[in-house]
Amino acid sequence: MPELPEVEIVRQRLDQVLVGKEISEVKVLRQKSFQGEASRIKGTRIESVERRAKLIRLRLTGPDDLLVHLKMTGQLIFVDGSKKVGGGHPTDDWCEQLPGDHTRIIVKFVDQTQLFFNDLRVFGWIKVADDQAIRQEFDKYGPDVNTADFTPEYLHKKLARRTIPIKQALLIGSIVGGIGNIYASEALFEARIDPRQPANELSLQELERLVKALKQVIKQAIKSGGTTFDGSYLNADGQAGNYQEKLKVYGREGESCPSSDCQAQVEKIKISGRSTFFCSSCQE
DNA sequence: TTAACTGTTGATAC
DNA sequence: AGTATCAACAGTTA
Repeated sequence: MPELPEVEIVRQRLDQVLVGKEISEVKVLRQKSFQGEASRIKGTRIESVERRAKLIRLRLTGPDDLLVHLKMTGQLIFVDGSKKVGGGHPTDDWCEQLPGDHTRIIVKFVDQTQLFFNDLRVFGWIKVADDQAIRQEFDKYGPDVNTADFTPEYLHKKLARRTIPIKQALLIGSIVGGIGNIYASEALFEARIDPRQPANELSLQELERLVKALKQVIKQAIKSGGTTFDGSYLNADGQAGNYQEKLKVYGREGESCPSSDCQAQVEKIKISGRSTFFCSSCQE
């Protein structure tokens, strides 16, 4: 479920702990999860950890870098064996040992620390890629919502010929960078916009509310450590986030609308096959 | 038991 | 160019 906030939190932590480390070995436990030649990055060091949309880039000292997409269930968990074992289950006190059943890749460093890539559903991947390939990958995405480039005017232009529901449009990566199913519903609720409304029919004023809401929701989610359901998202230390407690509508079908003096219930509908939560009384 | 569901995105056909 | 549908995979829930 990692969306921009979750990926950003992982990035920040990895940037703290990985920079300067030299890769000693890349263990590929599941071929499908790794693309390119792992041997080519052996002996290089991590220069920095960056993010674009939901992609994480590990910048390396050699000609190639590592690019990671967590997709639905990917995790990047850093373990320093000399300290406490990471990968704890959010609902349990005991700590799960890594590698686990869903560990697909292990990046080992010369100082004996390790980075585990876990991915239950095997949609995610890590690949070796040079600067040009990564640029190409990045260029497919629209501006991240937490940047200055993401404005009401930009959205207005991009949505001009889109007749699909606004909720669906928010999930298109080439338009909006970093938004997924959870935060799309949350931001539309915050902006008081009906998720079913055709994207090209939103007024500039509505788009202003939407852009503001997206930025705000993402900021708060980062502050709260991201959203964790069923332990599928864990940060780089193997810990769950807290934003699931702050969600206003996502996953809250049948609960009363969180707006003060609204008596309606949160509804759940499908928009292009994806669950969408909203209040039909507040959002129009 | 079976079907439907789940955080993402890319390919394909119209 | 934009839209609808399906697919990748593995697990949980009705």
